Formats: sequence, structure tokens, C-alpha cells
Amino acid sequence: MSGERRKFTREGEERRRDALIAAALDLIAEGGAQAATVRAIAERAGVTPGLIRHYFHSKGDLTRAAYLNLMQRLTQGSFAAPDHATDTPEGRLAAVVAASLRPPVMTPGALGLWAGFIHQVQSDPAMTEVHEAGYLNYRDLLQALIATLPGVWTSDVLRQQAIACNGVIDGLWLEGCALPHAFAEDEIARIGVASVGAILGVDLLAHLPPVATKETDE
Amino acid sequence: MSGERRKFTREGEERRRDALIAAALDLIAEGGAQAATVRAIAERAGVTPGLIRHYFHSKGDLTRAAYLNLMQRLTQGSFAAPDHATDTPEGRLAAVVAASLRPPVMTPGALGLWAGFIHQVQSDPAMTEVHEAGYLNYRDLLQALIATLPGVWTSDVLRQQAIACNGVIDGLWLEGCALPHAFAEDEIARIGVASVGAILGVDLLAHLPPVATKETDE
DNA sequence: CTTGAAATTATGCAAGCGTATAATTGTGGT
DNA sequence: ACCACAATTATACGCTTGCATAATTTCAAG
Repeated sequence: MSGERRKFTREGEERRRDALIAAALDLIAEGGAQAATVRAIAERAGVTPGLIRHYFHSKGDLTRAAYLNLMQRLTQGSFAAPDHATDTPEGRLAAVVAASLRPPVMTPGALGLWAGFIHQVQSDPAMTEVHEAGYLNYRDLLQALIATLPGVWTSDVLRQQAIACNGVIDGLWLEGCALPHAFAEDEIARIGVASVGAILGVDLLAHLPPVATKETDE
Repeated sequence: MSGERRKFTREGEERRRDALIAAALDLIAEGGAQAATVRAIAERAGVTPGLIRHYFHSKGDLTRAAYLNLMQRLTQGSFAAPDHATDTPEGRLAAVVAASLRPPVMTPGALGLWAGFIHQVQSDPAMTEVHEAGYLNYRDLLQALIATLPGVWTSDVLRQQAIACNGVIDGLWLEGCALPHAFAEDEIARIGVASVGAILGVDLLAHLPPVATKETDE
């Protein structure tokens, strides 16, 4: 009657690490950083707590790995265009902005996730570096896209435009995540595309890609 | 030799509540929500932990009160113009935007503080309400300011402009808080004023108020 | 079929958490 | 000068946390 020892199967190291990271991100998104305890993460990943310390030197290590993973997926989600049939610079830019302000990038869970890391980003130098790299990477991609637009600007102006566009996108992303029901369907994406266009002096709204309805990606 | 019982003085209820709230906000800003334990808050406020439950029904109660306090101070910080000698609509708007993107509103601690509450804002209906009210209040003040600008727009366009302007401000605030050293002195404020101007089709940069140097506010 | 190393589980520990409750102390009214 | 009451401190309890370590199980190689 005494509890039998739990059966298990050996998995590759990579799969286990990924599963643990995914579990941690899930929990942070749902319940904040405080909900991502060692025990909860293990349970969600289908293992026992001790295994975490077998794959990660400490909980902080797992946290850092999870944040890196998150940043990569966020940038990819915005810049990996699903089917940008449009081949004009305006069309590509509008597609990136819209993708950043729609699911699955703009999601209540995404905001909680991001917020759950902020303090560690500010206090842990290693995470500050990851954050800064991710931010600058996103902004540089955006700036490269802006540079393809018709018109010529100095690199200084270009930089300021990229910062400003990145700002609108982030700010609208934030508000759309925080108060989803305060806006109409796809309203944030439309406002974002229009605003980026206004900042750059280009009409982007005409290139707003339609919201994907039920496409099974793959 | 056994520890003598600690001396204390009675304070007014309001002062004690304020002190506890201030201590909680300090700790969250410094170390995230996890650092704001009952014991740490009490120590920071100069009292013993039990007193918290004498003034607040639970720790969650204290947290809610602290968030309300924070939101009020943030809005006030942006809209309580210090010395807006400028009396033009453009000048007033530029002053609000600039104030939102300078200390003491734009501060590393402010971001940590805000992020520390996000999850509770999303899960606790009472805090969702406080957040939504604070957001809409800020946006409405902004929209009222925009409406005083020359030119006539439909209320629909006005609403979208307010959302967009609020978005740039929030986004730039976020990035300025998160990566203070990634931008030049007052660069964020300048970009913010310029971007809001671009979105509204008005030249606001000419009205950018100078950064206050050493004025002892009072 | 055995064996041995690696992966996984199980158990335990010290510290910290929020909360409840009892014991004291300061203070204004009489 | 006292006294009662509210403000404050002190103590204790049950629970959870991250981490360390020992005991087992899987699985591939020989």
C-alpha cells in the first residue's frame, strides 16, 4: 500500500530542458513569477523537482534560459512573416507592425510573462544583456525595414524614427495586452499601422494585411 | 539580558497607513513583488509585522491600496504642470508629453514598480478596475488636450489619436525606464514630443519645454 | 544476460512566508 | 493620578520555498 516508486522514461537532454523551460514560462504567464516555483514547474513538465537541478545549476539558471527563449520567440513572432504576398517596402513594414499587435504576440499572457521578468532584467547583469540585445535586435530589424522606404534620411533621423516606431508598437502592445476588451477587434493593429505611417510620413494603412482567420500554420 | 520590549509611539492612523504603503512601494521597486514581504514592509516602515494586519485586513489589501496610490501619483506627475508658462495648446501638450518621459515619472524604479503589479492587475478584478480607471483617466486628459489643438476631427478620429499618442508615450516610457543608458540625455522626451506631433500633424518640437535643472519643487 | 553509468525519483532540511492570537504599552478623558 | 481602551509588540503555527543528498530505475553497450 505504500506509494510505489514512480515509473519514468529517459528523454533526451534537449527535450527535458525545453519542457522545463516551457513549463516555467507557462506558469509565469498564468500566475506571475511567484507561481513558478521549482515544484510547480516540475509538476507541469511531468517530472519531479529534483530533476530541475540536474539540468540547471539553480532555479536562476532555468529562469535565465527561459527569458532568452522568450525573447527569441517574441522577435520571431513579429518578423517571421506568415505569407507576406506583398512585396513592397510599405507592405512588409505594415505586416511586421500588424503582426506585433495581434495574437499570438499581443496576448494577456505575453504581458504577464514579460512583466514577470522585469525585475530580474534590471538586477541581474546577465539578463540585462539578454534584454538589451533582444531590444536592439528588434529595433535594428525595424530600422532596416524603414530604410527601404522611399525617401532619404540621415542615419540620425533614421535612428530616431526607429526608436519612435518601436515605442508606438511597444506601447500599443502593452495596452492591448493589459486591457483587451477596451478596444475593438483589430483596432490596436490598425492604430499602430496608421501611427507608424504618420511618424514616417507614409500611408501604411492601405497596406494593412487582413487578420488571419483560421489558417492552420505549418 | 532578555530582549527588552521595544518602545514605540502612537501615530495617527493615516500616517501609519501611508508609511506602510510607501514602504511596500519602495520594496517592490527595489526587489520586485517577492521582496515586499510582510516582515520587510514592517521593518522598512519602522514597525513590527503584526501592525500591518491591524491597519489592513490582509496583505492583499495593503497591495491594493498601494497600487491605487501609485496610479494616482503617476497621473499627477504627468499632468500637474510645474510652471507651464506657455499658454498655447501646443505648449501644454508638449509639456505633458515631456513630463511623462522625464524623471521622476520615467525612472528605472517606476518600471519595476509597475511591473510588480501587472499580474495582480490581471487576476484580481478590483485591481483591474483601478488599472482601467487610471489608464482611461490619463487617456481622457490627453484627449482633452488634443481637442484644444487647431483643427476639427470627429470624435472617432480623436479617440484613435489619443490611443496612439498614449501608446507612444507608454512605449517610450517603458524603453527609457528599462534601458536608461541606451539613449542620450533627454533624447526620449524629444522623440516623444516629435512623434506625438507627427501623429497629430502638428509641430510640437518647437514647444518642447527645457529640462528642469535644479529647481527645488515645492 | 549482465553490468555500469546516467537519469530520475524520493526524502529531508533550514529558512522564510502570511496569518492568528495573546501579551504589553502608550495615551487621552476624568 | 488613575483607568480603560486602542495601538503596538511578541510569539507561535502551519505551510511553502529552494536546495542538498541518498536511493532507485532505466537503458545501451558488451
